[in-house]
Amino acid sequence: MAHTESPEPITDTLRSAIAAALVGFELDGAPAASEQVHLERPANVDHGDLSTNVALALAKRNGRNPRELALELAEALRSAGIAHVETVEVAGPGFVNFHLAPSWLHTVLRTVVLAGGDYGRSNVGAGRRVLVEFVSANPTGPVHAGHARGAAYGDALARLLEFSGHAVGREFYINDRGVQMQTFAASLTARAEGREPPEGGYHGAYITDWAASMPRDEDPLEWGYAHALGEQRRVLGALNVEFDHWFSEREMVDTGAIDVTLADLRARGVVDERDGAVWLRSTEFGDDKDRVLVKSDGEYTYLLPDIAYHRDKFARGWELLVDVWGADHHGYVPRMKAAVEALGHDPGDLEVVITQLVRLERDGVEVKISKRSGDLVTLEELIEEVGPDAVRLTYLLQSVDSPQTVDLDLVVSQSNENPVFYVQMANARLNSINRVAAERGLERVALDAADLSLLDHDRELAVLRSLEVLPETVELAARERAPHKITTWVRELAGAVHGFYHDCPILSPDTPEDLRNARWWLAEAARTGLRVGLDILGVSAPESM
RNA sequence: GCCCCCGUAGCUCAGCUGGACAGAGCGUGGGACUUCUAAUCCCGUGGUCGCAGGUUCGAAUCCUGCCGGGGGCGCCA
Repeated sequence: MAHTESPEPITDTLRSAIAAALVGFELDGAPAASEQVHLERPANVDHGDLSTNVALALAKRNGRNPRELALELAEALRSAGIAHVETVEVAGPGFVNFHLAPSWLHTVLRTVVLAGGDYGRSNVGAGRRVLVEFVSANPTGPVHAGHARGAAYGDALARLLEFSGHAVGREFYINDRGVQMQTFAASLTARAEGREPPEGGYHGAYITDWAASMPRDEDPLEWGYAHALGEQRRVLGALNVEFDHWFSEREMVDTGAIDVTLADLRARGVVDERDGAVWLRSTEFGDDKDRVLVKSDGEYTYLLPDIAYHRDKFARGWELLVDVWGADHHGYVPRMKAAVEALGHDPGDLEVVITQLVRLERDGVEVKISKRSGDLVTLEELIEEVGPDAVRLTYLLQSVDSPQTVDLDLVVSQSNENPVFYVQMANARLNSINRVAAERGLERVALDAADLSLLDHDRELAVLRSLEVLPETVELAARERAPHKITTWVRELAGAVHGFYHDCPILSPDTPEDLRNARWWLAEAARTGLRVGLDILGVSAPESM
């Protein structure tokens, strides 16, 4: 059994076999390609390892009894003699269930080990150039616990898309123009002079701290800007988030990009002048009202530079723009999409992911995140207390569609309520096997020399089942822009690993050598799976804890 | 008033293009370490999937309407 090429996934084999079998039935609406055959993994083990509902789906429109059709299909599949398939049964209203021999999972093990860190990598993105813009916090203060959700999400999404064959860029848009900069500077100045910040200014304690370290001869706006930006870059870096490009709004003024954009819109005939202002007729592109681009006092609104920025992104060759915005900006989506379309692009080439708000609690009491009031939980504080891995994983536990409640006491407590330790522990245990083996002078035989057929323990198979599902999980997570699905998968794999570790000793003298080798390779495959999953999330896993 | 997100176990949340008795962690009750890390594992506890209709052979999942929570609807950013 010395073959080093990766075998075809069983799901592909089965889909092809089903599609082929269906050809003989001459059914209306039958899947034209094997990819269209619906396969699922029954929750109930009695229903087999894989199952298809094609008989149910096709019965009605063909005037057939679903169970009969299923029975005939099952018979055809039985006589086809598919590798690893032990039994083909019909159950319920017309499901065709496949019970597979453990050998199918042994091929999974081989596939994982051979692929290593590339297990689950795909080219579904076909090299599409995708620019992910995220965080983009104003340069008027530190990155706080609310921004961190977008930071963890955006970076994980970028990694996920890269792993799925996209050419990805990460960008941070700096709103370094506008009234908030003036307000920020005025607040710094006030604190530096021992006064209260002005009405509507920034009252956070950090303003006082920053003002204290601001040299007298510095321009507060420029110094504050540089300081805020430096802090943001530093803290995001500590979270393992690095941007390819920090894009300055100011630079667009300097380069004339904003005026060029306005001229472009004018040339496209989508701009009006009314009441002394310049308007984008965004209602023609699905917005619910037209939007002002240049105010009657001659100043740009925030919208125009944003449009210029998106125009620039496309001009730089990005094919798909993914913007990650907080829920408080969701009302802005239609006008941005309208603007993109007004510029002659497909509005579908701008995707805006809205991350719902993070609610922070301490002792069950909400902690407000407000830069202006000053009750601020900074990202830096969180990282200092638990480290970047726990912070990232915490934010990546759930869908960004859901409002998230983060209990700071739990995150900070390093208790086993924090899943990061559960996952890292699984990794540490696997690594300890290698470490202890090395101490004892034990060596593992080559993969092709290992008898993987010895792996038939439920715990062993559970690990392999989990690994088997990674490639499709990655594909789904990428398609849905949902990195939290990787988190869920990693937690499941870690659970399987702990069970395996507990019940299937590898280095014990009671474990026969053949079994030891097979399990050892299983541990290796599991280690690989954890590494791949955690890499996508940007979470590291120490070899020991 | 209009728009977006959410409403699943005591708590925090998963649940793929609708599938076969609804899952995890925490909490709670009880067990398991002379053996590769017990930050682990096992057993038990716990749910009218907000409510009401509809589509379907089949709905937590899709559609409609309510109810509840959050966030938006500026010549602010």
